[in-house]
Amino acid sequence: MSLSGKAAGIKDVALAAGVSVATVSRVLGNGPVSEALRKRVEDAVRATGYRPNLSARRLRSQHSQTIGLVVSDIRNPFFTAVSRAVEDAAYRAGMRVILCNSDENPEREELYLRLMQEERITGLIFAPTRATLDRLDGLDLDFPVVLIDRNAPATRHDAVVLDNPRAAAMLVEHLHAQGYRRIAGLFGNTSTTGQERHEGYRAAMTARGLVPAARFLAPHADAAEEAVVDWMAGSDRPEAFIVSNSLFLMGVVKAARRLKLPIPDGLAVAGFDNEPWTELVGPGLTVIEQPVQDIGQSAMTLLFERLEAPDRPSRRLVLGGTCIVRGSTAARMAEAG
Amino acid sequence: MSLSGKAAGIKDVALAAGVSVATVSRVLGNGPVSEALRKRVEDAVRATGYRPNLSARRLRSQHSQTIGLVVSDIRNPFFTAVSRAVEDAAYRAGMRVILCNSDENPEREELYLRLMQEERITGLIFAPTRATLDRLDGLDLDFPVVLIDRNAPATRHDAVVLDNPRAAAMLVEHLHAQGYRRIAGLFGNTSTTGQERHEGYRAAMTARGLVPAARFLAPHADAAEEAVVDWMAGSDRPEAFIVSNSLFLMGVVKAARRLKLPIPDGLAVAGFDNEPWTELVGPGLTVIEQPVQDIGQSAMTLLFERLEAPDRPSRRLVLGGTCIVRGSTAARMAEAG
DNA sequence: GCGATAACTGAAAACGTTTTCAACGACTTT
DNA sequence: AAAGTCGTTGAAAACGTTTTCAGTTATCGC
Repeated sequence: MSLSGKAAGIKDVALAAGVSVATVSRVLGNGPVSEALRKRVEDAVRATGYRPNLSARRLRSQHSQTIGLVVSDIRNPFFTAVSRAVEDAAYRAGMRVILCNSDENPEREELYLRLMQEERITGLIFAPTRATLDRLDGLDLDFPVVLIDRNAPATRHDAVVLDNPRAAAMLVEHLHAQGYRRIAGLFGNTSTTGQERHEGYRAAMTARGLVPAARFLAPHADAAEEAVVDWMAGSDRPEAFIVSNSLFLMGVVKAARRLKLPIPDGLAVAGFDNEPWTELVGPGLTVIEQPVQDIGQSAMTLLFERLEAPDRPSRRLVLGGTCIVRGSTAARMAEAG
Repeated sequence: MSLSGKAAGIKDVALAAGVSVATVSRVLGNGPVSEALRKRVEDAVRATGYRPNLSARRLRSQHSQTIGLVVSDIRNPFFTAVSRAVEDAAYRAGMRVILCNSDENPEREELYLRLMQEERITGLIFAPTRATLDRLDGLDLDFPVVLIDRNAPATRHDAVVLDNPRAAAMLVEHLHAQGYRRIAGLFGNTSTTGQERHEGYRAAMTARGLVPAARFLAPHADAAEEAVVDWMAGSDRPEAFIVSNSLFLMGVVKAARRLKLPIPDGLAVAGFDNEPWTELVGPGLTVIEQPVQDIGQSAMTLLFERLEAPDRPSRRLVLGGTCIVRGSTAARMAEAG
């Protein structure tokens, strides 16, 4: 197309169309332009192969058209799915996404928050660690924040989260109905999510006259595997485990295999996140399915609404999970003795 | 910190430090500044809570410090892992990443390529569809491109790919050694990856006097499941399947379950991508592990080297895969008859 | 027909930086 | 002591757009 050495700028287009740069800009941003000129300009744009410079546009217009997304690790399938939903919604709205992985590290979160300021992002979607969550209300950021997955009971920011206590309770309920009584729990120790799920678990257990027994672990499959092996070596062997995320789910399955305990007869298990493979391992794993798509989309919606009405009181969107029942929690066999 | 209504600009810092904006800029970009002034400026930066405006910086300096990453779908675990590696390397080098999901759709690829131009990205890491790959050499983009996962035999762009033919051959070899003879193949029909793996499969089969039997499918688990069910209903039932990606792996496992064929005795299977769950389903699935971390990092390295030496001839980095042997390809039992 | 209004257009300012350029003072060299 | 040289500094230009502001022309109401 262009034979000139340098890429065409808006000036070149203006020259080619015989109009002012202002008119070209108006055509591009659909301002008021006569049909005749609009046509001429559009032709000139094609002829020159002009591509607007987004940095310049952003600088002048003071609209970055960019939203930030900070999660702990994109490789966590939950965040993978949410990210995808967020990005789709963003691109659909003509915005770009800057994705950052914090690795559950508050220092990196701080670093990235600073980056977001420098990018002058329009808004942030954020799954913070507990440490940062505590500081968050104090920080004065010049963009709205929507929390996802994790949130504080009272924060000035909008949030969209799963109904974690309810979801954990559903698992307890289900296991109880299936005849399980000694139900142990493994929960993540870095996020509020783990806490909330534990709380739901604890409440549901005691409500049924069962005694809760929980451990809090770093979010790794290995940690869960070791915990289970260790636990099953003791005298208070649980009949079933409720676990807080899919990494722990893997850990439990590995432990069961190592201990040669069949699922569910030797050890029942239920957890969170309906990933495709949970259907395939063993007799299928019972899980709570999170509405990941919905979470991502809703986060964007909340963000846009907040941008339109900055002073409206903060909102908390609590979405329900679905309990997908599979073989890993099949009815408990009568026990001898 | 700042009590003023507006965020501090470089002017405010200059004013607070009693120096010119040029000096502030030099302190930030570590140009030549006396120690005394440098100190004054740094204090002023802290005092004002100054955050540079990256859009302005990019516009003036003509360095976007941004690299583009276009993959088919971030939810494909292979791309998830590669993305993470790319982003880590990028942030380490002080660059940002713009991630786009093409969904194997050439139109979206074109859209995103245009976007990349407008962002004036420094370079692109790209896993294109076959259609776009064909056009790619013709396009004149004003940034270097590093292809990942897929590539054309002869392209002017750098690339880092798995040794796909070899990897597929390894699977054939392994299955053959385990006593399997009727080995069918399922390959993706949208990428060159599928083609290359098929080629390796075909060659390895014929080299052993076996007859290859392959089908090409859209990259969905369902497609694979149907294909297997259909295939096993016919007269030429394979003893084993080699599949081109992890989605197909799921499809095969589901089909086996549906047909009540035990793995591996009723149906052996081996595939690509050593995802955590492949260890857990059935007797464990034999897979080729791709060096995902290495692929992402190498892509960035190739990109940087290209930026330093734009005229060096293009390079193709071919990485080897590792065959992880698991129960899904255990030695074939002697067959009656 | 004539002033008021509306619709369009262009010149120039603005966005917040980096970079160029010239100037300055303090040394060193001759 | 004059002439370079070096390291530091500030004024102003530049980056490529959008936006303001002030026209200009055409249209309308009377």
